[in-house]
Amino acid sequence: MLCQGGPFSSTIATMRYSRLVSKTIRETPKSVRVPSHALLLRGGFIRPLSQGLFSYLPLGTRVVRRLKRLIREEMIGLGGQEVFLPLTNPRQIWIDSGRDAIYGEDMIRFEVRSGKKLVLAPTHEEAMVELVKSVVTSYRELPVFLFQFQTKFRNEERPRGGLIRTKEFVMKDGYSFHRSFTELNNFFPRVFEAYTRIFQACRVPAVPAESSVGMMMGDRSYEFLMPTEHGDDLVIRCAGCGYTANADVAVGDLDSPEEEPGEVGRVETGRAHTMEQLSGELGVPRSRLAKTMVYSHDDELILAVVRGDQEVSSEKLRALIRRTSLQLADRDELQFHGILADYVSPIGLPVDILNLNLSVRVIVDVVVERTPNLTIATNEEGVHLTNVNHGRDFSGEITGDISRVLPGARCHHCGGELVEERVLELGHIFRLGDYYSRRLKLSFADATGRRFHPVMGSYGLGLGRLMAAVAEANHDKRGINWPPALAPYRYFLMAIGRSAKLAKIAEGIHEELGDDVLFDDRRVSISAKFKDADLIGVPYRLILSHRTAERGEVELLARGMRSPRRLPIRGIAATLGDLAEELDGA
RNA sequence: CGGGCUGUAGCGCAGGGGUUUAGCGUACUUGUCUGGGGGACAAGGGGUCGGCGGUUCAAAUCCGCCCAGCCCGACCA
Repeated sequence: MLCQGGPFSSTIATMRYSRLVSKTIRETPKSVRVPSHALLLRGGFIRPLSQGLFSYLPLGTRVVRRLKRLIREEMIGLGGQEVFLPLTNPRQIWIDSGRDAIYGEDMIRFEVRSGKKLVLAPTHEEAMVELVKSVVTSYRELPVFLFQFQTKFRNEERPRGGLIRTKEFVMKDGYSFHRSFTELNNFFPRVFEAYTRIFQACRVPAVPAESSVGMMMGDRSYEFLMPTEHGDDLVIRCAGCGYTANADVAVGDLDSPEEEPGEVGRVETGRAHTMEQLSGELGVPRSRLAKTMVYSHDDELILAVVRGDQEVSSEKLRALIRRTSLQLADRDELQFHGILADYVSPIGLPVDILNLNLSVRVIVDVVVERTPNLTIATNEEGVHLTNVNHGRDFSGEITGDISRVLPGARCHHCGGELVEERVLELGHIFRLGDYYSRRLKLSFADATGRRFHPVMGSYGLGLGRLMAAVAEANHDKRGINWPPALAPYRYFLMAIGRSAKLAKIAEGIHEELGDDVLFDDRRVSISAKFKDADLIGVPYRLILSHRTAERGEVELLARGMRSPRRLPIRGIAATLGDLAEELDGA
């Protein structure tokens, strides 16, 4: 017992505002730009500790708890079992999976006293495989689906927007292990549906999109995205058929002119350094120019040729040539290899680079292949060639779709117009295949005695960011309008006036409703209570006044609703329980 | 990592060409009155003026360095 009779003595889970560790803020700090950030801060849900690091106050913690409950139910519905893995991982498993080399500075590496090398895990595929290795011993135990709520640390270059991008965040991450691709493919859509239900319950308009797998490996992934100008991802969408894909991997169609190939010519191109300058100088549209971007990967140089009005998608290029990471070469690197950055081209490559212990690969975009009579550089300063045609004048080792879809392209599926849209990534689900189980040596003997590596899926969902998205999608000028499933408290109870009689009635209601109610017992004006109730975003307000109390009634007012509803004080908990469905359905 | 902007009370801001006690609104404390949308009056408390160093008899103010926060950008040859 902490103390007797003091503020800590209550044994019932109730909360009076005067005891709540929280503070609403009337003015938005000027450094705050994003609405969800402003509202969560002003409502007393979070406080910054440092750049990209936030503490959750009691109200914020309660919202997170509800989010977890909602997500947990869905995961259990999928047959998931909750586990809890360490935040830190031995670096060795990351080296074994090959991702230590791929993850850059986003992953914090450090040593503990014994000299052992650890990392702060930015995600948990490796550790999860290790766990499964140690407990699952037979293929007959598969499939297995494990999930956890665990902190991730990613040393983000630039945290921003409050909870939208933080260095440290809690994620629900799930991992499934299957006997076959077929089994994974049967499971995958069920996760997809569970995610859809979660976002619906959160009243967040999330749209699924095809995405790039990035550093996660695997062959296919889907993101769940919420359109918002405060997001930091881009998708390409088709208004016609609804096609949606991350801009890194989106596909689209582009017109190319029909022309007979002309005779190759040579033009002086002075000081033009960019496609735009070149286009201006020559009076040729950018779509009739070609440019070459140089990527490096170990001891390979990759020359990616796209049309002058296009940009290389390093994601598409990476996938096409099956490399795990790909870096655009910087100018120093080009200089080192004797390449003129502004005039790099698959044509006229310097002989000495071809002789080096370096493999030089030329990858050509399909649009370049189709576009006749292009103007292209030739590794010679100030000179370009005209009427260059792929196949006749140069060719690549591989031809494929390696350019980004830019606004103006047409939908590959319906011919509609493709547009760019800014979005916030809320969840990401991956079909991983056997990359991790193979690398980390997780295998079982199947029914025929043959060893196989389980096929994996992984499923992420960021809680803080989801909370921000809910606030972003459900607010007005007054504050957040929490969906009842997530609200920190379901009822906000207040009495008008200070009479002892009303106070006593309020206490009674307070105890009867228990943990569902936040009782505003402060001696502040009624209007201040209204404002705070709005800002915090409690869905339902219970108002006691002399007028109604005399008749044994209390007013119920849903957030944003004009006229109150009168309910008998006697048996209020039961009455509200009966009304729940009707109220929440609105 | 590069560029820009900003640091004065919890928050929002003023002062800033060098001068004695650094101010306003709000928030906070106490009291009285009030009470259906941040109420009124009165009395209070709270500051190493981001940090360090320099110039000076004297620095929030001038100079230098550093730090922090926010915003933008990060290579398309």
